[in-house]
Amino acid sequence: MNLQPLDLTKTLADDLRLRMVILLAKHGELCVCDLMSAVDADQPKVSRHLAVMKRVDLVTARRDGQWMHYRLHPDLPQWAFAVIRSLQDAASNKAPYTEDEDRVRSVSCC
Amino acid sequence: MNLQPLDLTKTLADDLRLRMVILLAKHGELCVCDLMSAVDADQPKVSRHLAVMKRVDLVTARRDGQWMHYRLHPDLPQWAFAVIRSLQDAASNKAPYTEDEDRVRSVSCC
DNA sequence: TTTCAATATGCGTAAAAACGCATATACTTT
DNA sequence: AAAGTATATGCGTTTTTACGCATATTGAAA
Repeated sequence: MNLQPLDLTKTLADDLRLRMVILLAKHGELCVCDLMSAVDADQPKVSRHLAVMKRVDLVTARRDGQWMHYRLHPDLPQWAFAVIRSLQDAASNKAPYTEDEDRVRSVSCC
Repeated sequence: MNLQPLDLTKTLADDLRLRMVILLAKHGELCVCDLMSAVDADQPKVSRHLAVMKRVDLVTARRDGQWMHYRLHPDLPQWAFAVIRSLQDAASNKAPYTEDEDRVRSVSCC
């Protein structure tokens, strides 16, 4: 785990990735299909962005049969969690984050 | 002031801008020449990046004769300050941020 | 008003990042 | 083993962003 400040800001500097991180921060663990529904994006796109986040150890993946479950990396440094928590605060009453939240709640794919 | 979460992450997703924001967070107000020395970059580059930050209201500028003094926008939402503070924490013992700090302390251009 | 110093910006180029689409991989079920 | 489902990735293209350099602007001083 050697996440640098710039790694985090660059990784969060994309609409889909930021939205997915905020979802993961709230829900702990989500599978790819949940995330697809929540952010309303196609599968390759979601996988691609998850791979970007995994490469810098922002998230970890757990296989469960044919499904992959992603969550924030549990060993993230405190400051990284703090950054994410603040962004989550900001998102709590704004589009498109509230819509993502609505959608993720209305689906359970696996 | 209508800074969105994604505006902040995108603006901080650049090496020079992140370093300058961290300097501004610590020192309150710095002129362009101070920033040039601190981050060891040429003038157009620093001005360009400051313009990017100003466009999203991350910073404000104050003219003082021929010098421009920049600081974090005082009306930033709490969550934005919180994000910056956490990044500042992360930077406090890491390169290149400590070097920037050393350099900014050893100069007073205006 | 000419000159100088500090800062900003126009513009073409280069580099980086995201996209779209097809296809590969991994696992499950039959 | 074959077919189906979920996920990942190779690859060429487009979009975005940063860069470099020259030049414009603004204020100070001579």
